[in-house]
Formats: sequence, C-alpha cells, structure tokens
Amino acid sequence: MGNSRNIPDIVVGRLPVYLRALSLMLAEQCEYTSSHELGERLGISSAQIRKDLSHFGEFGKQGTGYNVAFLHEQIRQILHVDREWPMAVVGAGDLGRAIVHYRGFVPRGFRVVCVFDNKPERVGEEIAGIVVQPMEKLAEELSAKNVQVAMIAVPLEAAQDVADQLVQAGVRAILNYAPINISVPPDVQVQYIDPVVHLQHMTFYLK
Amino acid sequence: MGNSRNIPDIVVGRLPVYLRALSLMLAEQCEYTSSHELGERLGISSAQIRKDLSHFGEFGKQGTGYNVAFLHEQIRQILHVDREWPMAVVGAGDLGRAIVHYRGFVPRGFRVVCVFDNKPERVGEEIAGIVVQPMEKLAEELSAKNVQVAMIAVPLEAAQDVADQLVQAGVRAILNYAPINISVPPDVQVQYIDPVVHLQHMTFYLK
DNA sequence: TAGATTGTTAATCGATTAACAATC
DNA sequence: TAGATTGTTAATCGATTAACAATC
Repeated sequence: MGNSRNIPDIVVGRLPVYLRALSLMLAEQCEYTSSHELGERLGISSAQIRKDLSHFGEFGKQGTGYNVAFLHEQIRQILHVDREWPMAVVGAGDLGRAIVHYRGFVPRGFRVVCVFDNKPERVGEEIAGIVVQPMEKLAEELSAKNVQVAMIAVPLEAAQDVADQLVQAGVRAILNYAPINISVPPDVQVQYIDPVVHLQHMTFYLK
Repeated sequence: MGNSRNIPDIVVGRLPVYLRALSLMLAEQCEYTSSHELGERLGISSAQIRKDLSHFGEFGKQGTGYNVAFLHEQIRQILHVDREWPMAVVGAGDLGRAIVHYRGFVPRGFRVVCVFDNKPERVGEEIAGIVVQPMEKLAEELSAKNVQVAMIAVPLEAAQDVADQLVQAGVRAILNYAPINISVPPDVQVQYIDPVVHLQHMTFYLK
C-alpha cells in the first residue's frame, strides 16, 4: 500500500524508534537486517514491524530482508528529518541550558537556533554560542529564522503562556518539558516529557 | 472491582498523568472534580477515566464526582509514591547536572541521593550538595542508601554497561536518557526519554 | 534448488466508547 | 424531588498476531 494519510498515530510514534535502531546498525556496519532481528533488538514482534512499514511502502526483499542504509533513508524521508529543523528553546535555566548543549539533535535532524528567557539577568548570556534573547524578541526571531519547532523549559506556571506566544509566533510543534498539559489549536502538535511520569509508572510495579 | 494484579500497563501509564492534574487542582483549591472535567483538561474521554479508575476501586460519588484530595491520595498509594524513593543518577554531564538540580522530584515522591561518573575530573565535584562518586563506588553506595531507582545520563556507548552495573547493584527501575534500547532482566522496569523521538513524531505531521 | 523472509490477509486480542441503572 | 455523575456492561473500534503464498 503505502503513503496515504490515515496512518495510525501509534505507528508513526514507533518509526523514530526504528530509525534510532537503524542508525545504530549503520554505525555497526550492518548491511542487511530483518524484521526478526529488528524486533528482537526492540522487544517487539517481527509481524508488527512488517505491518508498520507496510503502511508506507515495500522496503524489503523476500529472503534477504532490508538494506539498512536504504530503510534508514526511507524512514528519514517519511518523518521529514531528511533536512534540518531549526528549533527554539524557551527557558534558560538548568534544563534549557542542558538542552542547548545537547549534541544529539543535529545528527538526527534538528538544531537549536535561538534561546529565550524572561529573566533580565539571563538575557544576553551566551549558551553554546547562542545569545539568550528576551521574550519580547520571540515573534521577530522565530519568523526571521523560520522556526516551526520549539521546546518549553520553563516552570509550570509559565508554560501555557509561553505556549500561547509560540503558537502566535507560528510554531507548529511543541515539546513541553513543563509538567502540565497545555492547550493549543488542533493543527499544532504537542508532545510531553515529564520524567516523574515515567518514574511513577515504574514504581507501580515495585515492592 | 479493584486492586487485583492484571491491570493493563497502558492504564497504569495514565495514572501519573491523572495524579499530576489532581495536584494542580489541589493547588487551585478545587475541592471536587468529575470525570468530565478531568477528561476535558487532559483531552481524553470521561468514560476512559472512569474505566481506568474502576480497576483500582470506587473513588467517586454519584452526583458529586470525586473529592480531589482523596483521589489524589488514593492514586499516590496505588503508584507507591506515598513515600520518597531514593534515586541514583549516573552521568554528571550537562544532563546529569540538570537532573540533579531539578526541584520537581521531591514533591512527587523521588529524591536524588547519589551521582556517579567515570571521568576522574568529575569525581569529587559537588552538584546541588551531592558529591560525585566514581563508578567503583556504585554497588556499595546503592546498597548503603537502599536505592532501587536510577537514571542513566551517559553517552549511548556506555548505557548498556551502566545498566548492567545498576542491575547488578540491585536497581529495579531504570529511566534511560541515552538514545538506545537497553536489555535488562524481565523483573527490571525500564522507561526511556529521548526528546528526538518526540520531535520526529511531530515532524511527520509538518509541511 | 532449498532456505529465508517479505507483505498481506484474516483471526485474535485488547482498548475505547456509548449507554444506562443506581444513587448521591 | 430533579439534576448530576458514578461504576459497569455491552458494543464498537482498532491494534496485534499468526499464518502463508509469493519470491528473492
């Protein structure tokens, strides 16, 4: 089949995990892999991997499996990370700083290009070569740098307001590190990272 | 019904999100809430919330809904965060440092009590009052401090080895920030945080 | 060829939703 | 009481898995 819209979101969510495993295999010089090998590495069934990929096209060969480099490239294109997305970070505290310093974005399709904070003492500070801007500059900077993707790393009290400003400035995908559900228009993507949610999920099973 | 084992993992995974919303409502002085209000805040159906909670007991009253403080306390107990879990952090780079500085753990049931790194120049350094220990001290420290929960904040090349050492030292829940799937025995919980996975999930829907 | 593995179909399994009696 | 909302059942919907013909 392939390529139509109507792909289940849960399938889309697994593609980045497949891509990550394929990158690793590339680094390990594997030329070919199979749905079985991939499934074993990721702890999911080979049938699920074949089914997931079948939504987007036919990428393998009977008998030999998948060419790692080829499948990697195909998934990069499907996820639109065959390019570099400029990103904004809002919040220059400890977390914002760590995000800006992280070297794992660029090899996977993203680059932090601007950082904002509303505390006067943080404005002007330089983080990994990027000068922290005041919130007043948000719209102007984002439009100048064509930023559609942003990360929120501010205290929870400020998160909704920041989200509103980002949407206003044209951002269409937000990764929110503040521990709060934010509301955005239906055409804006939101994802959440809250370590405590994961920790509490695990402690359910402990003792 | 309530309280048996056989709760779907997907249901367990939503409880921390419910708990987070209830904390916020507590802070907002809401005394009562309903499955409708909660669902609206979280963007899920009221039926799902009632169904999820029904796995654990009966917490509401017809006509009036749920007492926020009571439901909050019940979910805290279900998730075993009606106590404080001591945690270890492995990796004292930018990310590890940000994790140790994060003040959001303690109010939600967790406290970082030790930090490890294998780089000699980082050992001995103090982060938020905690002295960085060498990896050789891992087993000894974890057992002395009764640590069952750990976070991995090391480069991906080191993550599997660190995970092995943590398991060896008695850790039963691991939150892995390294962008790699790690293997652990079946009785050890693992959760992953990889911001790029979330970003790539969103860029699928962009442009 | 013989062995392996794909892509796909149909069956199974599980999760979500709608509806409503019970009752505060 | 009248209105609201629960907990639960049954129906619906969707996701996963098993199986296999096709074929490299």
